[in-house]
Amino acid sequence: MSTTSSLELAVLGLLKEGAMHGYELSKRLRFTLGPLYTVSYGSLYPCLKRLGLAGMVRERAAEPEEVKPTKARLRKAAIAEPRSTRGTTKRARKVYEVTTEGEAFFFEQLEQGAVYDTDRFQTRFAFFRYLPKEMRIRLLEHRKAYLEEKLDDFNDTLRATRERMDAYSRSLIDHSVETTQTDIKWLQGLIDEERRTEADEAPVREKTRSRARPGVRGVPGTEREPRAKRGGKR
Amino acid sequence: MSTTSSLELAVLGLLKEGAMHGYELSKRLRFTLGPLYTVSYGSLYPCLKRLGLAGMVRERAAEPEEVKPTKARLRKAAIAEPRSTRGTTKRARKVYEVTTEGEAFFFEQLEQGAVYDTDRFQTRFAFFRYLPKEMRIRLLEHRKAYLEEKLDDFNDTLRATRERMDAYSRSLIDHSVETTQTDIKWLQGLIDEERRTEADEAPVREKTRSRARPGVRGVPGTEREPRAKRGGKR
DNA sequence: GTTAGCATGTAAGGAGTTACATGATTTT
DNA sequence: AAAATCATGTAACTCCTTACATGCTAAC
Repeated sequence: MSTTSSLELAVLGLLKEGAMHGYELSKRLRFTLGPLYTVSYGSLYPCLKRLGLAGMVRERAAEPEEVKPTKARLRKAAIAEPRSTRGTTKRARKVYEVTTEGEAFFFEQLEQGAVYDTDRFQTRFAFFRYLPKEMRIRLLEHRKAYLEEKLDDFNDTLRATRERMDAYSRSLIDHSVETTQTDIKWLQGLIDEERRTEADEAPVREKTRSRARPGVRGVPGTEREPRAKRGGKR
Repeated sequence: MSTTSSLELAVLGLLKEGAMHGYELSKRLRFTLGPLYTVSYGSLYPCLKRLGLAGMVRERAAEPEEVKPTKARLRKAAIAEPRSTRGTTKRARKVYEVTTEGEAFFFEQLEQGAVYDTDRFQTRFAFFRYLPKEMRIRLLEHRKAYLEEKLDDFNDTLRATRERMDAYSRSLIDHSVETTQTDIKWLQGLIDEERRTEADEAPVREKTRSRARPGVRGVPGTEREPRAKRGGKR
């Protein structure tokens, strides 16, 4: 397993937060990677299978308590009906969890900045909290430089051919240029924010420090920050 | 040949403007469909082959005058060196031109509004001048409605899960929302512009008032479109 | 005389999609 | 009892990519 698709990376990243089954995963994916992203099951299940074969995830039968506690299930539980016929169903729920190898692989892949591909960049970005600040800044700068280069290329051509272009084509390209500029501004804002909080953490004279670092939500113990080489290079 | 990829449509559309060879086509594609879109030759040549087999394009050997007039070629021509050994080269330049069937197919496909897929929509948009105004407006409105729906969906979820979300994930989604809003504004601007020029072109004076036939032509309203692909690279 | 750009292709494969097929559970 | 939603998968296909292979033409 030498390359990772965005989907594989995202699956590993989400599974790291806790075991879950495919259906749940597909819903979570929609809300981690952005509004217009959906995965079909015809894509997700084969992906889980692949990751399983590669030893990145482990699958097991869902324990009763891992079944989503809907209202009706809670009601049943209150009646204390014993779980009896469970386990012999033909098509049992499965939960997937990431293995040690899978986790190592996830970090490894996360660091390989895929800066020339929107999908891959965004997928990595969604898991930025697992990267040290220096790496985050590097990837952001790199992505920004790439977009700026693209923009330049295009403005050159636009200057040369603008007059001869069809109005709709021109509008399309103008809009793309605008979108790219917005992206660049977004990236610059993120870079500034990273540097600003860096300054907070290694203050020269500030008093209000020790702000929570962005995105480092309390994630429980099993997790190590990769290459936690002390963010303050100054 | 029942479906068209964006590439096939774009190739037919460009070839309609005049015969050209593959290499030229690949360059033009970059500047018709937007800054971040490129086609590899491994994609383009098989596409031309497919279109050829389907009778949509015809290929023939390039005439000397269709060879791009570079500076050196012009110099040679000035010296009046006769083209002699031409025509026996192993790998001759080919120029492709669209057939009557290809042109009919192009228009047919252009009208099938692909509103849920950014790629397909933009490709169609680049050739909007070939569609009647009413169709343009309909497609623009349809696309806009789709994006607005997506936006609503997402804002709902955002309200529900915003607090629990990772800061990077949130930033990603906020940015996507912003981008989508920009897209919607762009579309609205285009719609306004279409309507404005409509008023200019068709002042209320009499003429043929028989324009009361809604949806008589092949109405694309019932289209069942495939899932939107993730927008990488373009 | 070699590098850079023009020009045409093929083979293998990646990363998804749609359509289908099945079944369990919950809500109405 | 029916409908909705949860849940898991497979088969066939699409559309594109990378890497390779070839050769011509212009420019330095």
